Amino acid sequence: MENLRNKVLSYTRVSTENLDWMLQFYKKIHVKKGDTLIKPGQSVQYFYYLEVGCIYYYKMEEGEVKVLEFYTEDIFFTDLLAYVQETPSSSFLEATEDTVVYAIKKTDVERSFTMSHQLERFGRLSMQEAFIKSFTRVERLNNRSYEERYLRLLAKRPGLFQRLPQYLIASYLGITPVGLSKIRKRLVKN
Amino acid sequence: MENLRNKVLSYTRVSTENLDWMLQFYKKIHVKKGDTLIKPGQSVQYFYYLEVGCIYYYKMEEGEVKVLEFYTEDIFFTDLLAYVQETPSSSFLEATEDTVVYAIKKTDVERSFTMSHQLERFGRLSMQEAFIKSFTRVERLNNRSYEERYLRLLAKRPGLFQRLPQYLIASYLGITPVGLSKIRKRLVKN
DNA sequence: GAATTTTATTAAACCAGTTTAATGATATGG
DNA sequence: CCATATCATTAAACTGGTTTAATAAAATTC
Repeated sequence: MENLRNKVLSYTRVSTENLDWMLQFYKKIHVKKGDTLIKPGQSVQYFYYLEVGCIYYYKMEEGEVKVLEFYTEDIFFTDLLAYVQETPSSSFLEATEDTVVYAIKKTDVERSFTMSHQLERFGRLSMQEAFIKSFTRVERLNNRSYEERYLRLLAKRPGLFQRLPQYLIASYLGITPVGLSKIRKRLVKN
Repeated sequence: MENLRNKVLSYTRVSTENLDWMLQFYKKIHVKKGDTLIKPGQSVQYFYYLEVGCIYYYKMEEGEVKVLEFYTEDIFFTDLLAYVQETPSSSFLEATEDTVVYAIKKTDVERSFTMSHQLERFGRLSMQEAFIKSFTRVERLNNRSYEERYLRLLAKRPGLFQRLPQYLIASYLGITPVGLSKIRKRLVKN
């Protein structure tokens, strides 16, 4: 759990006692390639930390996969919308490769936050980080061309292109595989 | 300050004592139509509550206005990216009409959060709300056509169409005024 | 390692937006 | 109330995507 411990401490100072108290609730889970943590209709009871592997967060709409996010090493994630609103999920959280996560029940998260002001602050700051990521993405989606978005992803998360099929990346970028292929062709020509 | 007080309490229980302690820091500001709270290059020291009026959050890029958000009655806002990261703003916060806001310094926000676990929780939950809004927007931007986005905005925030020029709404939707005009024409024909 | 399935590319027709420019309508200020 | 500036619509040419379908390449399975 050392990675998880350090991850929490990267947000704010938390005493060993309080941190250990929260960490005791986490359970290690091995998720095989193709297995899901969440499917549409299920309630989202857990908050996850991804240690190794890759989980993609997607919806099925009119028979098409719509990728919303890829989660990789050293990141907190869940279907945060369904988790906080306590509504049934409308998405999948599925492993694109064999993956190891730590899971904590929402009730135990809330006990931890109530028990410790420091942990509550960690909760605030991790939510703040989630907001910043989402908001910078809104800016890009509204103002950048598909080509710019592709180039940015290539620069910021080059590892994704090694471990994921191109049609999932196309979906994440909001275009078809054909469209992405055309963009790539256009780029090599220049 | 009653509206502001009730807004805070809508997130979580806060004792009168703690809430009053934070509220003392807020200053009322009258922002005239066309005036700005924030311009590019400035640091963002304040967190705002909008009581009446409308503020739009936008960038100038290649001489074009790119609207990111409209803030209206009973909402918390600021240039949250620059505020939390303590980097110079790259955006404007400008009144589209005469507007009344309450402003609190970041240092006073942090004093309040440190002083009271309840206020820290309010901070977490308001950040959570900001995240949810942003994330549902990402979903729409990635998966919905411009026509769908226009219709959704019309349904969810019809008041905006009364108080804002159409070219700002077009910018918010990520299209040109000409494009929006064509969408509207197509819709009335059906 | 051959057969099968999955993934990526290409081509052609198409479509929903853009750009530019002109015109029409609406607000605004002197 | 007129003059001016601002905003919305329309048209025409264009563009960067989509869709469909065929083919090629790569990965998987037996």
